[in-house]
Amino acid sequence: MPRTAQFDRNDVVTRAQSLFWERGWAGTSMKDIERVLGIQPGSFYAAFGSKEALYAETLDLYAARGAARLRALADEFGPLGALKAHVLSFAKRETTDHAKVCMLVKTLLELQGLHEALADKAHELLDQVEKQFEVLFRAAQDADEIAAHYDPTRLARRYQSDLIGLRASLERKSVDIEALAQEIAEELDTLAVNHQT
Amino acid sequence: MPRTAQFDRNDVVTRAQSLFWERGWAGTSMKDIERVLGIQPGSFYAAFGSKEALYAETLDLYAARGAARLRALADEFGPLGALKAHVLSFAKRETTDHAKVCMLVKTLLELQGLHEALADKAHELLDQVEKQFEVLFRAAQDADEIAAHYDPTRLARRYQSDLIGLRASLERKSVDIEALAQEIAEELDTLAVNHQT
DNA sequence: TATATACTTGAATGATCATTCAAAAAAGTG
DNA sequence: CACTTTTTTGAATGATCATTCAAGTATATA
Repeated sequence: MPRTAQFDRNDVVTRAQSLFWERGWAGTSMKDIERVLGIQPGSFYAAFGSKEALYAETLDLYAARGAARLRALADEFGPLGALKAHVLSFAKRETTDHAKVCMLVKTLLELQGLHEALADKAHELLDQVEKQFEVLFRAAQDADEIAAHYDPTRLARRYQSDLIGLRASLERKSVDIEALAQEIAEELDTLAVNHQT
Repeated sequence: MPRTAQFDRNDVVTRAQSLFWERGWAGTSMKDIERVLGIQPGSFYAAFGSKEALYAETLDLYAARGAARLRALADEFGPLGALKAHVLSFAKRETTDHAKVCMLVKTLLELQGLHEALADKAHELLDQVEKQFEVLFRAAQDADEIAAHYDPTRLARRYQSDLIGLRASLERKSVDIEALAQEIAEELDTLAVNHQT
């Protein structure tokens, strides 16, 4: 009986995610959203409820895609190889769609203290990402790729911090991102069982 | 002949800097500024010209204070000691006024693509900071504190990235910042002339 | 083909945004 | 004490903000 929706929700959320990622929460107006998504106010609010609800949905999408990408790398290269490949995947400016500052970090920095609901969501998702890193470090130990005496929790914390620094540096001009990524990736080799300096 | 100004400009800019640092560009309204600085629109625009001009002034103040703090550390601890102390100075949440994400990075992430003038200013100041790091690394080499074969430009770039990651992590709950800072600081020891793993 | 049930349109809403400006107030100088 | 110069006050401005809603439109089923 009903009239069917005119747009593909997945496609719309994906485009919204790019928009929010690039321009931030305050930098993206409802007018921007209407223009880029090709949806008018009434339809938008019927479908998504609010700007906040859409933003939350894009955060989930962002995190899910990141997790999937990392899982794919683990399948292809094994745990340590995936961690290295993941770092290097941010090395090329412009070429990859994800080679920008982490959207979760950007959200945290903008909305902490201003919009607790969205900031808390970013917190949770960042913690989940770190858990995934920790699992990979542990798997790398089980596979004897890195020495057993390291604490996977510490390694994941440091890896996350390094990645945040690297990806924030992507927003800077005048930084040789490839060299920086290479350096961080190589440091993972020093964790190997039989590494010598 | 003239009436004298009612407020101390230095004090006002300092308070504005804290405000912008904490709440960001879009998150700080003129009403916030009027309330916190105790100045009304007419006075404000007579004294500062625009919200943008005040923000630019706070960026300069922020950078100048950061540079001064690092110089003081160098006087006290020498080049390598300063670089280590600088990292560790961010270890304690809340206790130090500067223990937050770098204001220049936060500015860059928020305003890149939205407000090029301010974003470019943040770029420039970040480059200056990195130069200061580079000078310290070079001095550390001259003082035989770190091995001569390292490239100070590379070291400064990596150090800056590490610091950005560390300081962004200060905004996260559930991260042991002291442990992270300790780890990054200790890594500087591995650059020593006679270091062994 | 009629009807029920959604979705879409787009003007209107009231809040808040940064900024302006004319009038009032203050203070150093003659 | 008067005059000149500057600062301060605060209401007004017009733009833009997210959101609402009544009216119109399309479609799947009966």
